[in-house]
Amino acid sequence: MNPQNKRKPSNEQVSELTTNRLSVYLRCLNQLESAGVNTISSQALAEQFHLNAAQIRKDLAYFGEFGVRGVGYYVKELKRHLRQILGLDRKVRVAVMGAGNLGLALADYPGFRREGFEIVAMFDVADAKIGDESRSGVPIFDLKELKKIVKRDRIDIAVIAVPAESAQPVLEQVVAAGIKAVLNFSPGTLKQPKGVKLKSVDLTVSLESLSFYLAQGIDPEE
Amino acid sequence: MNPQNKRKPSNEQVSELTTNRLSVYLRCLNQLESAGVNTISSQALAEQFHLNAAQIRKDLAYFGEFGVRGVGYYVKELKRHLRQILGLDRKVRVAVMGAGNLGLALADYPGFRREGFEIVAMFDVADAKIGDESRSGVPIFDLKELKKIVKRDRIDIAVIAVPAESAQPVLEQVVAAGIKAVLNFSPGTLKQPKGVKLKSVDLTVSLESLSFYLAQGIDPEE
DNA sequence: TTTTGTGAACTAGTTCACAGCT
DNA sequence: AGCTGTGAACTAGTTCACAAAA
Repeated sequence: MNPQNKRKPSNEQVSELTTNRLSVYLRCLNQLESAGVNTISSQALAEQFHLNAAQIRKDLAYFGEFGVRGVGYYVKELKRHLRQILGLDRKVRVAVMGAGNLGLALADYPGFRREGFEIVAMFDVADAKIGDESRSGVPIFDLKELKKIVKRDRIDIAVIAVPAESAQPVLEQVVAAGIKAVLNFSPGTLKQPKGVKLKSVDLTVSLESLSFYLAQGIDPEE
Repeated sequence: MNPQNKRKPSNEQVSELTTNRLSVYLRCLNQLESAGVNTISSQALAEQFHLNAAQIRKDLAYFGEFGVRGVGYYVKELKRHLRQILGLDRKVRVAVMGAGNLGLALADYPGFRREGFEIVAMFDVADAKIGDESRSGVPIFDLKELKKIVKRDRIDIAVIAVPAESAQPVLEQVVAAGIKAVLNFSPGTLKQPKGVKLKSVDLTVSLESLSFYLAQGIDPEE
């Protein structure tokens, strides 16, 4: 009905599972575009990438009527819509907190740069690291300069890759500096600051979940 | 009723959300133990770590009757049970596929070692890297030796940290080498091999999900 | 009295199945 | 004919609320 300015009904909350899938769809479309495909049905998309057709349609329909009945979706057009929905139609600036092994690896991670993200700064407290830069040239600043650099470089997202015990204070400094979205790699529970989106990737939990599978899966019975 | 040999009813499937939480509970218990706490109620545990008391009880009750009514759970005892359920009562051996920035960072990640995991090998195809080792001393082998080393070192879990385009073939080699649990960091959809537990952490999807929040959250209306 | 373990109620998320558009 | 968009049906996951145990 309302053609494609449907948008999020503003108060209603989109599930994280849905937004994660939008991101997956975008990547699929990138591949299809490279392969020279112009148009794709939810059915074909689902088969090719092991997804569910009804779910694709429902996810997309939530944001507008992007498809054409009898045809499917125009790859380029849908890609444009998804990029806009995901906020990737502008540069998104990212800072990495912690210039340790993991922080440096994340700062140089090629996957981030590809889709419009720009890693503009790293922060650490170790004098030896400050002033230095990552292999790909991301400068390492003193954590004390956080507020200033966040303002200056208009940083949108912070990635936390500091030791567990510093995670909570660093999160608080990041929030105090005005950052509204945080991706945390430190293990352990962080207090969810309000008005801020906090997403955590817990490597230990992931590995232990696999270990559980092995422990349970092996013996048929005993 | 059935005291604590309840175990998983063998056919029934434990949700991944549950196993992830078990891992979180274990970490909480570690902290409590260090703090010298002997006994904890689901209520107190929930409050202290921002969890839900009913959910804690339900998760635990699924594996046995670990609590004592009127008292709560004995920290040491519950910890022991959780470690056993998660298969952490023995050493779990891990290999990292790909000795790039991310692979090296993961191989040296201190969080893995802490809870019984042992990173025993890395694999790569670049001659320059083979024979070398990570900062903390994890040796880098030729990918061709995978099968041999997996057997020799009885490797349980593989972590995939190779470029996106190699992820699928590497996964297949890992599975062919007899590994039954894989943690994948490469972006993109992988074919789920059967009989193998595959868990993916997609850094790009995580960041894009945050970008979505920023894109939607900002303008009150327009 | 305190707190577990658990059915029942509820909430969220997925899939089905089909009306309606092209 | 083909495929979307979507209500309805279903499935999974969470929270409530209370009987039973210590």
